[in-house]
Amino acid sequence: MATPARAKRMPQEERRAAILEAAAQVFFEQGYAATSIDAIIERIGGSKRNIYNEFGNKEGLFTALVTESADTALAALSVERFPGRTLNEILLEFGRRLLAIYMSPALIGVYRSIMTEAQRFPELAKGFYDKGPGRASGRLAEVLEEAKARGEIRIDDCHRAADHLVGMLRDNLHLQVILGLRPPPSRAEAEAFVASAIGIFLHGIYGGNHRSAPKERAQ
Amino acid sequence: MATPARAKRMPQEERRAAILEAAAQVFFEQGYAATSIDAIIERIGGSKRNIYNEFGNKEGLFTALVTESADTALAALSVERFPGRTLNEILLEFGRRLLAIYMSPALIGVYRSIMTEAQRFPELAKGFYDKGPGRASGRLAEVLEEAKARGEIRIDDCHRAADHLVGMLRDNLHLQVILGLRPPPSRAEAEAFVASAIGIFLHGIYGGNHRSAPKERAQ
DNA sequence: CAGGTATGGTAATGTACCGTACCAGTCAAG
DNA sequence: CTTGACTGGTACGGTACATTACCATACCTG
Repeated sequence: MATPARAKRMPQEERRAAILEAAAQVFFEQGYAATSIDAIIERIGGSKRNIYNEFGNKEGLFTALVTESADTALAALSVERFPGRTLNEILLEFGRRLLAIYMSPALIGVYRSIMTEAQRFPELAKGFYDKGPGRASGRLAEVLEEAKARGEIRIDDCHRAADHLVGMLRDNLHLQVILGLRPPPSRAEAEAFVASAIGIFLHGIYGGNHRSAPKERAQ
Repeated sequence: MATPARAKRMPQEERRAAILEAAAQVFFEQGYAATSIDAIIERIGGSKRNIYNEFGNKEGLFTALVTESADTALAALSVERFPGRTLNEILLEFGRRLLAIYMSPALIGVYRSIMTEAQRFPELAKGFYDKGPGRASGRLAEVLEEAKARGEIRIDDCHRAADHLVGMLRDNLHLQVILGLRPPPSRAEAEAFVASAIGIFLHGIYGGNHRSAPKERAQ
């Protein structure tokens, strides 16, 4: 609660969460350099000492915000298995989850800021990539390897194919949302989008009717 | 005075270019807010008056930099036709060009900064999208429409399919380069990457062997 | 060569902000 | 009630920066 009037004392954990929430709004909206500690404090009241006691300095607050936002949003990716009998169903479920994660406000915000700040916080960028797009691609590659072992699909490099699918799911749609050119897709839009991407990934635009030398050749 | 050689007077056009080049290095490396006019001037000598006379203020310099960088890098997309007899060849050529553009230092820099600054410069973000990914997708959609009219491919929504392909070509590779986690791909790597993406886009990972309800359905 | 204009170098002005210090009020324990 | 740790509010030191002002000098025009 952002009571401008004499904000009550808050327990440690609650205040930390409030700081992070306010920091997310400002950092992810304005960017790291353009964000002032005062602007964050204005949103929750209290003293700057709270921030400096809890996070040390501005960098500490930012890194904590990015890592925790990313960890929270991406937690769903790392743990669960993907149910579904056919590869088509598995990929559809995977796509739905990945798209939902990518379009979540938290991760959109992380994307917005990590791009510019990757130079200033290289380890943060690496951590984000490994836990996010990297892990997604890795998990997907495992699924594809299994299908390949079953002789279900024919691709040379499963990891590269996984990257391709992750890229398809990120797409111009994701870019438009990040740039603020359109709102995140509705559930129906997301479903149609995922179905379309998975359809092409599985069957190609030839739809299995045509044949012509694929020209695939790993470097 | 041991100045950098009392920077000689430069012609209007040359100095403007020098300012933009130096601005690109600093803005695209540090981001808009973290960049100081002094840091730009240090790289080329001269007086800050040059910048303020030519671009008005910091915002003017930044918008000029982004629009001109984007226009230059993206010019190749809008003019030329794509030679090639088969759809496969056309898409391969398209993919090579698009990847080369996306990986060019100028556009990598634009990506890095536009993400964070889209909130501050909405019209800049819109212009960038329309002239870049939007136009690429639009051009590609035309190609697909033609192929569809010839009965060569079977897809419902060519524009969405075009977005998917553009997304595949952007991919985790592009993200890694933006985040500074790896250098841009070599020519051979790029060629293999494009061939792989186009192969999947055309034939899918089933390779034309399997059939199962595509489930494609425009929203 | 004279006069004007634009430029290089630097200083000045006003503002914003990080990080810290201080003080008065608040909570919790004894 | 008293004590002490913590916190809200605010002010401060030091710095950096955007933008403007100033002056001496280089170039250009006549």
